[in-house]
Amino acid sequence: MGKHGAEEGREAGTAQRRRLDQAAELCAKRGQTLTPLRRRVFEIVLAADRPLGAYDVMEILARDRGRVAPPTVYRSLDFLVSQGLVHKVLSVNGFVACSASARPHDAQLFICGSCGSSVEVAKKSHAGLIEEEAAALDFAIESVVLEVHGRCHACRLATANPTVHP
Amino acid sequence: MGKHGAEEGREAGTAQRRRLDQAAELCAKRGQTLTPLRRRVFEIVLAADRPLGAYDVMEILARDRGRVAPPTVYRSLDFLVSQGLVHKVLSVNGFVACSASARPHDAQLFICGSCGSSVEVAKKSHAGLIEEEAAALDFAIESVVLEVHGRCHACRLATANPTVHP
DNA sequence: CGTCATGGCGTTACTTTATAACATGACATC
DNA sequence: GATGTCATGTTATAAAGTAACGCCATGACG
Ligand SMILES: [Zn+2]
Ligand SMILES: [Zn+2]
Ligand SMILES: [Zn+2]
Ligand SMILES: [Zn+2]
Repeated sequence: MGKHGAEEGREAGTAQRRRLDQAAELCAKRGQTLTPLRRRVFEIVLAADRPLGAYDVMEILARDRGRVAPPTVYRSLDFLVSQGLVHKVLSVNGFVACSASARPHDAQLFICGSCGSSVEVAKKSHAGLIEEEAAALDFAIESVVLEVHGRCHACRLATANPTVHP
Repeated sequence: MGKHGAEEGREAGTAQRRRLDQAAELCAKRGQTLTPLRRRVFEIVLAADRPLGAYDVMEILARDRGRVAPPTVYRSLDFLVSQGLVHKVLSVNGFVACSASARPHDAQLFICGSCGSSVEVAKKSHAGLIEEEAAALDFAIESVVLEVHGRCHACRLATANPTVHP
């Protein structure tokens, strides 16, 4: 993925530290462990303001721990996804922290093609409609990928202002 | 992608030939050309009973034309997608023929994890809901990815039969 | 205590998917 | 016949993801 802006903060704020602790607790409740590596990967994803590619995470990890191989980071990311802490964003081959963090669910994401930011909204209404359609097909739903692409509010405002330099 | 079953029929039936001719006409109307290569690629995708990977298409193409390089097939597939004749299926890295073939649109696909088949349904109702949510975020939608995973009718019936390939 | 199963991680090597960059050919237009 | 364009060929490489094996810490069990 692309270069970084202010996205990958080395030190998490208090809010994020609490998120991490909550996550650890959540995993523990399920008999799973948020190991130091997994915790650090989650921290990295949390600190980003947009979906990060697995190789981005690798690169950031490398600053702490030296070279890390792809399987290491993929395993951690997959774990976090399995715990519902992180969502995989297919349309950008990336991973983004779940903004709800309740329990595992399919995310609905609005992804900006300009700045790359993504916003998760609680999926509600159309879930019902999709289920209806599935029922009509006698199709047993296991998961739903719903990713909306376009331009976010901030980027639309920026476009109106021609004062941005290339 | 996986190995093939009865999916990649060398000779198209009459129905498919008509689809191809319609497609050619459609492209022409837009000042675009369905060249022999593009036509053949479309034919291959049409003949498949499930999404094909670009490299699957390459392999099938190779039977006719000898070795074909990735850019060749990706370009043709991208063209077909741009014409709305084919949909890209992100969640399986594949390409499937549009079953409506009207004009370009975002597809809603039901994809079976057992047999790999995919069914396209006309997206209607929830489009409105997504638009509402987008409006609330002041987000300008450009495209929507909606892929539902699960088990299709046929595979659910076959559940007793362990003869379905994993 | 030993030993055995387990889970998490490291490492190597590899596969699959996709694109950049540049060259060629065909055909239109001036 | 030069110039532009579009589609395709070609080479090389990037980007994303996985298989397979082995190590070590932990904890159960005799
Ligand atoms: Zn979420
Ligand atoms: Zn934006
Ligand atoms: Zn369609
Ligand atoms: Zn099926």
